[in-house]
Amino acid sequence: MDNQKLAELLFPNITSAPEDIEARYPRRELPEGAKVTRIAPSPTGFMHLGNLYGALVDERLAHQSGGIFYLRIEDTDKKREVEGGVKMIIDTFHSFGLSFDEGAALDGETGNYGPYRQSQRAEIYQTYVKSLVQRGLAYPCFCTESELEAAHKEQEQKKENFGYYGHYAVWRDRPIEDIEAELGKGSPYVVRFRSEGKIENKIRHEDLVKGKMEVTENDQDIVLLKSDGIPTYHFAHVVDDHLMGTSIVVRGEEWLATLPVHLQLFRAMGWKAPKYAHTAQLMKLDPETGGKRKLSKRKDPELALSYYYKEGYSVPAVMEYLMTLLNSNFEEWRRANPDAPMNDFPFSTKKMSASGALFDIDKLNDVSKNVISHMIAEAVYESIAKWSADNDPDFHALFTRDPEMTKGYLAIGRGGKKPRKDLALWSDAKPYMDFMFDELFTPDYTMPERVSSEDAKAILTAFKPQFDENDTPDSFFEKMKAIAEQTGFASDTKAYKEHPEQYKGPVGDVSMVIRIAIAGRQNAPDLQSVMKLMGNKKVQSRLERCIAAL
RNA sequence: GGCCUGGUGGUCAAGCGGCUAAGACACCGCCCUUUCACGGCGGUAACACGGGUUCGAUUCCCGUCCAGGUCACCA
Repeated sequence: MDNQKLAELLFPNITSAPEDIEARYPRRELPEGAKVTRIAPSPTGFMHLGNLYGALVDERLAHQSGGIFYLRIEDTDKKREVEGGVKMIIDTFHSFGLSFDEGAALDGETGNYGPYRQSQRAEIYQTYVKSLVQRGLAYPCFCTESELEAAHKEQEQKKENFGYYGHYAVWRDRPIEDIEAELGKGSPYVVRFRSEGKIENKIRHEDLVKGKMEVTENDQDIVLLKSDGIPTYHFAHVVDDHLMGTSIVVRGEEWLATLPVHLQLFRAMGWKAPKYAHTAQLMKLDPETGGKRKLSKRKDPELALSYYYKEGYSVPAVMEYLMTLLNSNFEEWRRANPDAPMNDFPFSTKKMSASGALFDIDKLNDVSKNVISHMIAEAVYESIAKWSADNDPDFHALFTRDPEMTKGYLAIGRGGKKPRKDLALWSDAKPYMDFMFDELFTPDYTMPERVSSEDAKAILTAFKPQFDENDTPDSFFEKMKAIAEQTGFASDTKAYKEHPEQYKGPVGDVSMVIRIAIAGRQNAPDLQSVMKLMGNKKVQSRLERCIAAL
């Protein structure tokens, strides 16, 4: 009928045709099997764990196959956009070690499939919508918010499905005169898709994560173009991922419900739909109810990516943890390949859970301890220095005052087959080594039960002149045994266990007294190593201080 | 309410017609050990429920229940 006329009426300024646009987006020349993936966040100023979770899937899929991983900005909702949002997105992914091959960048963008900001693609979307109008597959709708609300209420009352369909689609078949009249008045309008779908029909779909499934056809005349001429997510997704050659769309399972709309749109446009991987929602255990629930922005600080840096989690720890959530066989692989880079792991969507992923901070901490235990002291030093500079300036000053000493301390028990695992967070460094700094040294001179003050004093006084920076842990312990003999303790722990009544205690009590004097507490890494780092002068003064306090 | 997805120990999870139903975290115990950390050994603990199909169901089908998602001019 007058589709042609209607199209001109709605889009007088659009002179390009779909073919012109297609010509600007040639097919990608990529090796066989290479995947093209993308992340498409909105610049709302809030980056959450789910963003990173999905991005890791995208990145692995692309780079593991020699494909392309790009960044597109979904800035179609001006109300939610914040200033600096794009920079924040780019900075955040960069800080987690994820790099884009093309897409939006700090200054403009890179790649031949742009623009990569949806707000700059209005003409493209409108060209396609215009052609849809010409084909009778789209039409303007002048319904006001309150009219739509009224329809919703009516549907609620009659227990009908919600939405714009059937006789509720009041502008679907209006005569062109009505449309011209509204246009003449300057009434705002949206452009809707004319759906031919029926809810009785099912569509088969094979999802990369969920596997085979059946969904119901969409019968809603969904909005293609909002009244400001900017497309909705649904339409932008279809147009962009077609033009930009995305081969796999990774997104949260909350999108599953609108999948029929997307499939329908791809078909109407005559395009091949990409493959989809709908990832399970990130959940957590609610400490109040004990049940599972979605991570919430308001209640759960750990949802925000900024949380991890502030708390002192290392980047590789967070990434490794996400990978353990993502692929059930990752942990097994990691145990077999403790030192291999994470990216050597053969990631597969087949191993992704369809049932959900529960965020477990204990598990994260465990992964983190393992990751840090495999790092060399130098790297740990650098990381803590950087973190503390931003988050704990006072500690940073002490930590970096004598780098050799600090690194020496971090090196204790590091590097062997059974490395110490004391640190899960960079912020653990302070309680782990605070006693090394006089400024933070707040000793608790409570002695073990078996050791009296007199004994403690005798042990310390005996040890004081014998201390030698150059002792080894073994030769130091020989001295402990000798002192044990002198003071009535057993130099041999087995002997003590056999005849506890003959001794005041085992040799361990003797070295514990020294440890308490030096570290001001009952646990610390290897004592002789610690004392060697402190140096004779400091050791002597600590011994004196403790003797005086007893 | 409609539509969709999921339901294996406290948690993450292998297994997908026949097994004493892996493994990891957490927890408990023991061992190692001059403390701690590490490491070693062991332990508690699970197939949501009810019907089918089958010689046999955790695995397949149906129903129930439970959980989550979604039904915007937000993504």
